[in-house]
Amino acid sequence: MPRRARVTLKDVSNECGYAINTISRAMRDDKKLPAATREKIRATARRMGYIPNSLASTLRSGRSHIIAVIVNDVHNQHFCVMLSKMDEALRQAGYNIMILCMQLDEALGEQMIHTAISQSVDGILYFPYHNNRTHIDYMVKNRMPFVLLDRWIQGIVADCVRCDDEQGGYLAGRHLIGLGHRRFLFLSGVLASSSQLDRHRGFLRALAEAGVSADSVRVVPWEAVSEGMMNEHMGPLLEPLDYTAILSFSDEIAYHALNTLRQQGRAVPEDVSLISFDHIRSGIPYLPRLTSIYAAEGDVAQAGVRLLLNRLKHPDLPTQVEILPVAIYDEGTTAPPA
Amino acid sequence: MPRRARVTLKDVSNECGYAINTISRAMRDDKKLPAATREKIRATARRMGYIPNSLASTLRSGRSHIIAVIVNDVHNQHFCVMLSKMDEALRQAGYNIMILCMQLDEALGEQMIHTAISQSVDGILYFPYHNNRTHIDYMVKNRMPFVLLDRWIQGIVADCVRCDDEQGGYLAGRHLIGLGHRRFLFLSGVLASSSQLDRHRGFLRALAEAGVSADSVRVVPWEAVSEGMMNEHMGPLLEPLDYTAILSFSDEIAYHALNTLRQQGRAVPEDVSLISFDHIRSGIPYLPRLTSIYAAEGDVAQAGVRLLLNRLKHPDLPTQVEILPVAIYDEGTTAPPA
DNA sequence: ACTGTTTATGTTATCGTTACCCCGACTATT
DNA sequence: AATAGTCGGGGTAACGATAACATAAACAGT
Repeated sequence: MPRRARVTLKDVSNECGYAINTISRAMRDDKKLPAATREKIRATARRMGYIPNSLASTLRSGRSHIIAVIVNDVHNQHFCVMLSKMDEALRQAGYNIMILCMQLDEALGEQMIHTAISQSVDGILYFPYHNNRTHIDYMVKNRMPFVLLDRWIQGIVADCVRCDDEQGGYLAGRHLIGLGHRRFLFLSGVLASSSQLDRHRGFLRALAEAGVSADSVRVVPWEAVSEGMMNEHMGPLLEPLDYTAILSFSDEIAYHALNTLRQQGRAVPEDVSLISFDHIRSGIPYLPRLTSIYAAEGDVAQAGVRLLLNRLKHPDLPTQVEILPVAIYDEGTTAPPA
Repeated sequence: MPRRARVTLKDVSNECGYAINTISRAMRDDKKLPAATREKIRATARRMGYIPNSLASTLRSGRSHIIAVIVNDVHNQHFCVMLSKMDEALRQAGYNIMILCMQLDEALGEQMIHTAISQSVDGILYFPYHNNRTHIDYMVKNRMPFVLLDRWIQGIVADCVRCDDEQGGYLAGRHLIGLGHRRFLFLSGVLASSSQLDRHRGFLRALAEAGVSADSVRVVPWEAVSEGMMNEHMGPLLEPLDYTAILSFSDEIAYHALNTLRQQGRAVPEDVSLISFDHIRSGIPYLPRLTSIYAAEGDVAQAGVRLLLNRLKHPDLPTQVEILPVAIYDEGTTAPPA
């Protein structure tokens, strides 16, 4: 058991007689070195248990081959799926992924960007949670390539991949209208986020097309929804019973509502229809599937990686924005009103 | 908008007239510098938007203040809870966390350790998934401090935190025996993992105490369980009906079983009792709670961090092993046999 | 006035790697 | 035979920070 510290290029150099420089090139598989020399050096390095020091490499070359993903909630199925896909896509392109989680705390968001820059990551995949320009400005100021995911930020022109939330809201609206519903309850998501606003707007567009006024939608604000979910106590939110269909911002919210409805003895979809967004598949088959709008997380993740890599290659490209289509998946939680 | 690259100590030095060294010490809040100078320098640095380069710092000082967590499945609720707790505990101690996911792929496991070393992390929190000495040896050979979590590896003497799986199995067994059950079905977890073996052993110990032989337990091997879960097709595994209670290795498996039982028209706990391990709380209230053995993830995570930090401070400490107590939580999925 | 100690800062040498430029020995061309 | 162009590889100086030592000034004590 050797007591020495980590093996370095210098050690390998001493061992096999080539200059450090040459060892380095062999490790990087530089084609200008003859294959025989390369293989000989690599064999020696392997035998000695050499592990390259990424930090030194990054410091010198200016490239870390690491992409940071800044996300606020790893618990969420939606993000887990995306993380997997991103990891896969990035690994294929020769990058490693670094997951930074900001735990719903606004101050920590800037902290995470700070960390990412400090670690010299090559780029950032950013899920904006707060509708906050500061974080974005911080990345711009530090010339850090980044792509916004899932949401856009008002007044910011930046590379962005998201799904067509407005169209999603529209599809949900048209679906319910088509079934004959005329009075709705909308359980809001995070306030002032673009997804929340767009979905709402699209929903109202579908209603307007059918001549149904915006007054027919009772909106439960996010604060109330959030508190209700925390305390498993959504009952009051679902009163009064002046609606026949519920539109929920996300499947997670919808499951809470579903539970409450069950406790109240109201059947879905017989007594009330329920439609939401995400179409998560939890892997737990006990959960009933929900009729909801599918956001194609995998595609969003993949497109995000593609745009970021593209940006890295061509820093002066004009702004890239990609909006992915959505579709409705009917799993039987909606029906014509009683 | 300055076109220049990142601000360095040198830039701050030029700006305010002190030597680079002095700037560095001001940034590290070295008390040997007069408070006035420190504050002046820090103000300038702040104004210039200076962000320290962790890589350079780590390269020179040999300390990264980063702990890697190597885990195989971020989707899993069990790990998500632990990750949160670890992040919190480490952040408090001045460390950052780096999450490395090995995606159930054995080869990638060594790759992840490689990456961690290459990034000069200060230590590793390792969830051994495969019963594989190689990975451990790799860390030892590279003198990387680490703590094993959740499981121990046969023949390895190393710092380790886990819950008392044997006792957990015993509690489950005693509970079912106490209700009057005598014939059991055991849905296995990953084969040859210490948790699987210990739980099984503990269960059999409870049976033996009551004079019930090991033959009364029909064991469904992990391969079959896993395949059944993939295809949502566990029906055949639960036949023939020669048992009155099911012991499941994890809640996740238990939910799959629960779903299958529901489809088969068998009621829990009236027709069959169900008990498992983990006691996950998914945050989705629609899911029924399961009677299961609680592993106190938060405590395991916290103890893991504590042991690792301790090891970093005292490299020559004897091996530390911590086994946390378990308890049974009755949520009503067990009852006396019909 | 001399020495010793403290205070406040500057100098130098790395950490491990890669970028850039260089050189000697061949081979190929004029 | 002289010139130019490969091939195979070496030498040196960074990247941005910190450790370890050095120094200049100020002050105290005898």
